[in-house]
Amino acid sequence: MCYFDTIIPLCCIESMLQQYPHDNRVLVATDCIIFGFDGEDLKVLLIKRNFEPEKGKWSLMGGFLNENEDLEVGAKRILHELTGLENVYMEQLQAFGEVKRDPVERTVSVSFYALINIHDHDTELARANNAYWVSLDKKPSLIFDHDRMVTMALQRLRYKAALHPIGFELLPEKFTIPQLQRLYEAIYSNTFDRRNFSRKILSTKLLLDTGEKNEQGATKKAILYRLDQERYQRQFNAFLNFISDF
Amino acid sequence: MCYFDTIIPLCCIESMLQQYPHDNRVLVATDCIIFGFDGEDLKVLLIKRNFEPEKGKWSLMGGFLNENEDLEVGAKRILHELTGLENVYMEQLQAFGEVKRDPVERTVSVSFYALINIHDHDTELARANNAYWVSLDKKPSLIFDHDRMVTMALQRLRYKAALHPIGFELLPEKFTIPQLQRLYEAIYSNTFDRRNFSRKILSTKLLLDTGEKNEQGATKKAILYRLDQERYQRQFNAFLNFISDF
DNA sequence: CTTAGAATGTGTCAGCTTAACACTTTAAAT
DNA sequence: ATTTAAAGTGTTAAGCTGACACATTCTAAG
Repeated sequence: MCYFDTIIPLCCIESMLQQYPHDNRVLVATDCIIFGFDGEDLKVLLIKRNFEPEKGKWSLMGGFLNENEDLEVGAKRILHELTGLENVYMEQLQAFGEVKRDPVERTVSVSFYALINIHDHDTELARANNAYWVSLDKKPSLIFDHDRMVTMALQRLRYKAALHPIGFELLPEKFTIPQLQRLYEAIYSNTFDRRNFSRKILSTKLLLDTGEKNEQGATKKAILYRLDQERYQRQFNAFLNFISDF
Repeated sequence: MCYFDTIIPLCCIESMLQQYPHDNRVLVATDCIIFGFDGEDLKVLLIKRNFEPEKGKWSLMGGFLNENEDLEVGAKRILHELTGLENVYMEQLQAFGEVKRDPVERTVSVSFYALINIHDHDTELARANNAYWVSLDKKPSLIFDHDRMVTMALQRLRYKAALHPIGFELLPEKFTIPQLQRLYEAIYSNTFDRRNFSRKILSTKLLLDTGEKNEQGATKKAILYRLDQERYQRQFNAFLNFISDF
């Protein structure tokens, strides 16, 4: 049977052509809000742009989505290009699609935030991309709607970290409770009572005493803990609530 | 000065042409997860498709994004087309962008969930679009990744409603505490103690006694309350925590 | 070598919130 | 009038939170 002998409804032709009749196709990009913690401040990895558009200004790390590339895959590719890291905690924030958000051409950006151990990333790659760790409270203003992305990512991180134990993603494998507290204080821009914090954390049974002690510091050495991975998986959906003081 | 007298760098030409050199442009669509509450169950508004692709199957209401249309605007347009409603509580869920999620052509869908008063919507429009309210626990399977969208929207609603007073968006202007409780029980697929629930809700001071009583029911009439709009705005970020029993 | 200072680990307790449960009130149906 | 079912209000023990005290460990200064 020959197709050309019969009348073919329009929709079938479309289907054969693998195309919808709608013609408003736009670029899709990914921007990554990469969080790190240096023991003092919560930081984001920002790019001092040495390329157009908006050369010379600060922005998030981003890039266009390739053909045959899932959103998550694209975001992880871009994260890998900048940090050399894989298997990182990453979650979609949301899509940003204002018509005029990118002055060059309409681009819908799907933003992801990532939590990494700041000491694990490839400093060569960062240097090559002109990337710098910047404390959230000293953050310069960024191009396009990237400021809003960072603000919303922090808000999302606050929600998430209040209910799920994702803070650990920002720490080295072995860490002390005071370190963990400084992290939470950085995330929530708040201070917590040292004793209550310790009690709350230990009550989750998520920490295992490694038997070792922190070597840094000129005072009493703190106990180094590590995550109980099994419990971590099991209890992921039942953690604490740090929003209370908030 | 004439532009054609000078050598123009490529990037400037691109800028003048308002185009990036990247060429992977894709369709962007919006799908809406529309929640409603009929006093018994939490429901979603679903389309029995009488059009291609996947004609005859169930799906969410969706549509392509137009030129010069913001994501939110597109989503509200689509919601309006189906329900006739404006000024509805709506929030972006996230973007869904798997390469093969739409078999016809690659399409990135940005999903939004909306909370509406089920009795406010235009039933003519719904009928015209072949739309039906379906209880979440009797939901048929949907096309593409729409099942996952509904699942994630419910999850997001649970998070949000635990911390913010958005449940009221699903109720009529005047409502009783038992109605509100049935709503929360539907959202969390859980039961709560009547007396504790009442106390908890009233302690927020978010409800105002209208002086009226519910006319339905063959037993004691419940007090009709309405939202204290001013307090609602003010306290939006400090509500309750219903996750505890969860 | 001793001691001051600073950070860590552990303990206490009052006040509040939560969870579980009992009783009273209201209105329709018999 | 009585029954029945749902709504409103009250009580109490247990647990958690927030505020605070004390003891321990380490370095560095005297």
